[in-house]
Amino acid sequence: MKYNFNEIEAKWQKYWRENKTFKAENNSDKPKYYVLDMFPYPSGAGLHVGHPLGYIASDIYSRFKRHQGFNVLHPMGYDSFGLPAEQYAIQTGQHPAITTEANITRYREQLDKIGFSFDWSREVRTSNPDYYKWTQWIFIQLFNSWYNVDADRAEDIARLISAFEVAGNAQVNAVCDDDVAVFTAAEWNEYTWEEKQSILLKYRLTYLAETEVNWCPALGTVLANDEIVNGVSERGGHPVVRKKMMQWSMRITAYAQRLLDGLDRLDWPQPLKESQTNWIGRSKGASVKFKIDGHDEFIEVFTTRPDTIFGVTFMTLAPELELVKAITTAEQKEAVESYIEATAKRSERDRMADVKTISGAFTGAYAIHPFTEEKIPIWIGDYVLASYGTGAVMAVPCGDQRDHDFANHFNIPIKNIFEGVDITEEAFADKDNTKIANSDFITGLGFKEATQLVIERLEAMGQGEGKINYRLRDAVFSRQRYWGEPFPVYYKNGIPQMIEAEHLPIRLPEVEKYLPTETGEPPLGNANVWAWDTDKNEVVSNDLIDNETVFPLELNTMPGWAGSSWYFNRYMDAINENEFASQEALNYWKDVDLYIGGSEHATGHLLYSRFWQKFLFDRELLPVDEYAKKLINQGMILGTSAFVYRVEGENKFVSKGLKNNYKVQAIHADVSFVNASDELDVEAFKNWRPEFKDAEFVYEEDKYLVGREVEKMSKSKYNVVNPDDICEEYGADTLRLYEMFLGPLEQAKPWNTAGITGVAGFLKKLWRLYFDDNGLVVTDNEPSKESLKTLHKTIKKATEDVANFSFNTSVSGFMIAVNELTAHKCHERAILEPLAILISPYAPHIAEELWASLGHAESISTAKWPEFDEKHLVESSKEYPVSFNGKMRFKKELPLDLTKEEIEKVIMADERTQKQLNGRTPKKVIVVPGKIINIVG
RNA sequence: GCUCGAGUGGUGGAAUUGGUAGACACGUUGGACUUAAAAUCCAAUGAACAGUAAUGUUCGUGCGGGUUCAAGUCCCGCCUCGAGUACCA
Repeated sequence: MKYNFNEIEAKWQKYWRENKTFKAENNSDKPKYYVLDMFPYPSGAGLHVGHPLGYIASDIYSRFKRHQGFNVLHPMGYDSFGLPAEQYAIQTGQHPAITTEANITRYREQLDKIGFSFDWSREVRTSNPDYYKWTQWIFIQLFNSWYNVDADRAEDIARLISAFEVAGNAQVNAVCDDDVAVFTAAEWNEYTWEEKQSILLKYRLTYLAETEVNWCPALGTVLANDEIVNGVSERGGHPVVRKKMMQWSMRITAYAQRLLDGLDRLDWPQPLKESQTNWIGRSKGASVKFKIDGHDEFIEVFTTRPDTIFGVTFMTLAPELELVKAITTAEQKEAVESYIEATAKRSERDRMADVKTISGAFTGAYAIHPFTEEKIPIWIGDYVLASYGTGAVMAVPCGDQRDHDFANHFNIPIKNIFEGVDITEEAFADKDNTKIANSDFITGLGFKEATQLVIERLEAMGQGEGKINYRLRDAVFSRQRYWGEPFPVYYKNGIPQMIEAEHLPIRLPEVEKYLPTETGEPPLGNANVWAWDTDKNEVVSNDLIDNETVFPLELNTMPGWAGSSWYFNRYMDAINENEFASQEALNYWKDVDLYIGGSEHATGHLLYSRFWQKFLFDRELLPVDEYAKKLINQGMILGTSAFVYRVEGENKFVSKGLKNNYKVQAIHADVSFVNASDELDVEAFKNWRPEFKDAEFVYEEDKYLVGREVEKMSKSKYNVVNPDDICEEYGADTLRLYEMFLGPLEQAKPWNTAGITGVAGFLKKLWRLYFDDNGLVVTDNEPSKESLKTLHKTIKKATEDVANFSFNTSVSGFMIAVNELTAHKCHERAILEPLAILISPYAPHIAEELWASLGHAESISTAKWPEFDEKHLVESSKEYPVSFNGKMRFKKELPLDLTKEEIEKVIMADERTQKQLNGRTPKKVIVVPGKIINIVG
């Protein structure tokens, strides 16, 4: 019987579907295990061989855990809101929902062909109203919460309101906007409803605020940083300006410290944890208030070096700061204004790219040094960022290189406050070797003591305090797009109001155009039926807006990360209509045991989702505050592009080896035209495009050879390899094994089908242990000692390798096992039955077929994992490598029960030893029993 | 610039606590089967030198040092590539 993979794979995929083999139960006596993949965005291009790499690894792990007796949750779904579908809608008018549906269907077909053990009954799609209903619901929970710093957790906003009613806000320790005024209980109770609402908005965990965005007037839309190239829009090349817009933000900064602390408890890759740590960017220092000469305002700065306060010779403010206009003197007005204007025109990219140019302007105003009371000039400069800290720095040119450069450029004095350090050429920033000089009460002290003392004095004066600052900023949550979750928000006198949870979901309205409106409003501004009727509790026509009972709805939609920030919890109870997930399900599954995905999500999805998890935990909606115990990053699979060489100005192509004789252009050829030896199928290439039809080809040794280069796998580079084609030609089991065999899971690696025949051959060889041309050849005979040894060696290796996620080495292990068993002519059931189980997580279709052929009626998927027995591996002798001065010269088989002395005696007596020594007497003989013998001398 | 990761045959890669470098696979070469090809099977295959050969010697894990009986593995100093990040006060 031949191994017919197409037939076998179709058969078992059908079986699994019909028998719901991989459906996970929410009640089970078995221990739970939750294996999660980062869900994909269903793009129009379909899957290529790079996508399934992580899915194959997680599938192997899931299947392994099932063999070990776990109740495994292994779900899949789609992050189905997103820009490409919207872009396509703008171009074609096709509703994004239709495009998305078609893409999902294609993804599903492709995924099914690879034989994944997903529980599809739990599929989620972020663009499905049954799902985004709960995304909207979580948004409402965030709106109705504030962060109590004393309790270090989020609490119901109602508690904050009662606190205000009783004692005002002076005693409240909350994370909130900076500009909250102090009020008493009496004042609070006197405020109008609107006043109360606008104060509460400064405390809510999601809030409206003016945020700077990249606005492109010509496109009428906001652009992401990577949609801007050289200060103009990538599409169309229109100018982009920075503009303030009222947008929803998430108060993620309230969780900065907990997000940082939580990392210690997570088994995540170190580089990923580090990038989150850097992103959060905690720094310890002090905030210092400087009085401004002749003004009532203060300049508040954050500094990590309070010990250098006597080295301050100027202040620098970010040009965007409101304060700048207020303090600028008449003489400096013109210079300052033109500088501010120039800065506004420069995009953040420009400012970033151009670090060398030093620019700034003097405001004419002076700050007063808190200790010396000296007058310090106040400058503005675009090296100070409005969005970090307070947007102001106390400039210490002797201790900070940027301040040093700025001072030199504008001839501002530099004061040296370090003992024994020359600062004429560059600043001295070494905290550890600092000894402060010329600094009044801290002269002679080191960094630590001086810092401590300065903070104490500032606190006593009411002009500063110790402070911890974070780089992390609150996350903007509004998008001026169509294809995203609508906010459950309407506006009453400009005050945002949440729609009651029972009326969710608020469905995306139909629009005629997916572009922004002519007045520059987001696409939802095109909807005619987009108003909220507070009597009927439904979405009604805009004509009915009276601002009495019918109000306009929010026009922005939520960003891509909204739906992906909690989907892993939804999988636990995916079709619950009454809750985002039941407490029973949440308490049973609790968290993800293994999460596999790309490292590109390190500071986006993986940070936001931890934030939401902690928030929902605080509000007692979830049992744990970190959702993924272990995370693994899979490496990218790269494409191997193929190039042909066209002689410039001619329709003539020369083979790779001849290209240096001509002036040629390299042109991408589709990799499907090229075989494993880099030979081009010239006919196929000619038929590819009309302009190649009559091309001339110059061969070397009767062949046309292409050049190869490793690049990112992409449609535009014609190096995409489709998994369907591989499944068709070699089978899904071969694809799965080969993707694992390519190398370590975490490493990036080029895709090259050259080696796939080796894996395909392995499966054929495996099959032949069970079948010959006439049928099953498995016997119930006693297996040989050698075969038992092979089996148990393989059990050990397979079990260890899966535990270490070293799937490439386990595949080699299987190859070795099959090679050995073939050599032993092994056909015994006692060997072949456990072998099928070992291989089943990797090549599940063939394993099911072999299992069924051995007479089992049940699927192999829950068969018990074979147990390793040491006794089959016990050896009585060892072939010792014998080294001379560390170089292995020969081997000698010796019994393992010999003592060191006995081994030495036998080895010294060996004639090969004497030959090596050539008459010399060894200085030393090292014997490590069971390992090695080394003779020195 | 900073942070992290990685450099091993023609190729993908393996190597436990420092203990036989190159497992496994591809490719290549030779052979068997075949009218032929494909498929399959068998053998050889890090490099250099010597030898008809068995075999032997030397070199060899990015580079230069060091520790050790023994280093791909540990330590010090570099180089190259990749990823992330960026005027963070």
